Amino acid sequence: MSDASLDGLAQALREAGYRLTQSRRAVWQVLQGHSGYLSPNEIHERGRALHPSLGLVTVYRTLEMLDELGLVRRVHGQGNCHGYARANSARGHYLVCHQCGQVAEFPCEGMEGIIEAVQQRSDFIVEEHLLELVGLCPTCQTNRE
Amino acid sequence: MSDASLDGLAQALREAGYRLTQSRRAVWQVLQGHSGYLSPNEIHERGRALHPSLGLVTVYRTLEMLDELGLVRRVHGQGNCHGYARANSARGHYLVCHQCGQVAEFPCEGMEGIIEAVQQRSDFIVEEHLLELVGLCPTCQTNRE
DNA sequence: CTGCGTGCAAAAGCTTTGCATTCAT
DNA sequence: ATGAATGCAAAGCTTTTGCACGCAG
Repeated sequence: MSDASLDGLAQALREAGYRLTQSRRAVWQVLQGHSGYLSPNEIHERGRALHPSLGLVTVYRTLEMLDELGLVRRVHGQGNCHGYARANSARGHYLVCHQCGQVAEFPCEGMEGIIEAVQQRSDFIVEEHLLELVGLCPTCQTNRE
Repeated sequence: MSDASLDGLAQALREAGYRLTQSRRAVWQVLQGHSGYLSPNEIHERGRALHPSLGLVTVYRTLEMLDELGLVRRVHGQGNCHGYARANSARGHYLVCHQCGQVAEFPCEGMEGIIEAVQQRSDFIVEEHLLELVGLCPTCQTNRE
């Protein structure tokens, strides 16, 4: 099922001159198989199911590398920082459910206009942006009492 | 100079049932006198200039409290998380200079439309949003070679 | 006076570093 | 075969907790 995405990982690593190891494969698969963001610790725990000797240190190093390559994205929850989620097509735009932690990315439309306007007024040069919408996902809307 | 803002602090604390202490005053003034975001550690160091016996623990506790009251805002830098900046009129909209760390808030316009559209398509209920534009402030544009 | 708020010390987490060994190429 | 990558142990930070004392109201 995730064979296609694994191929993608393999290729991206090769192009960047990195090796495809069991550890990196495990970290990758954990994030592929989860639609929310996970802390390094959670990734470690889940990764051990796939590759029992996986060390937490390697998780940190792998996440840093995958982030550099843009294959994974750092997400800032309101309480606990430092979560990671897989990166999709959209960049820097997340919907975060504050109940279950699920993260969805969505394509940005209309951001260009806002950024343009802000640049005009502030004289800042804007290079990147992060838009995080926090709320309740459909499932959690149903399951709450 | 910052007497007006100090009055504001005093009033906000009183209304919430908190006491106005030397420590809280110091943390507050540090953030008032700085247009960027500072880590708890930096706030501690600067605060000691105003109130030498200020402890780091108290800085943490005070920041948490001020954040609850909405008098201060948590900002997520790309590298180091957990910076704090004073809160202005705008909420959740920052311009961050990645060179000098300066943070400016700006009023949001056009966000409502984007949020509306995303809610429609995703069935999420959006309760809060965080928009961070990262770039270069006017000063750093000039001073770079 | 009263008890909220403080500072210290220490504990608890989280993240990084050093190094010998393992494994992908 | 060869050196990049790993895992372990330990160091380094950041953040939280417990407690007796001090200060705001």
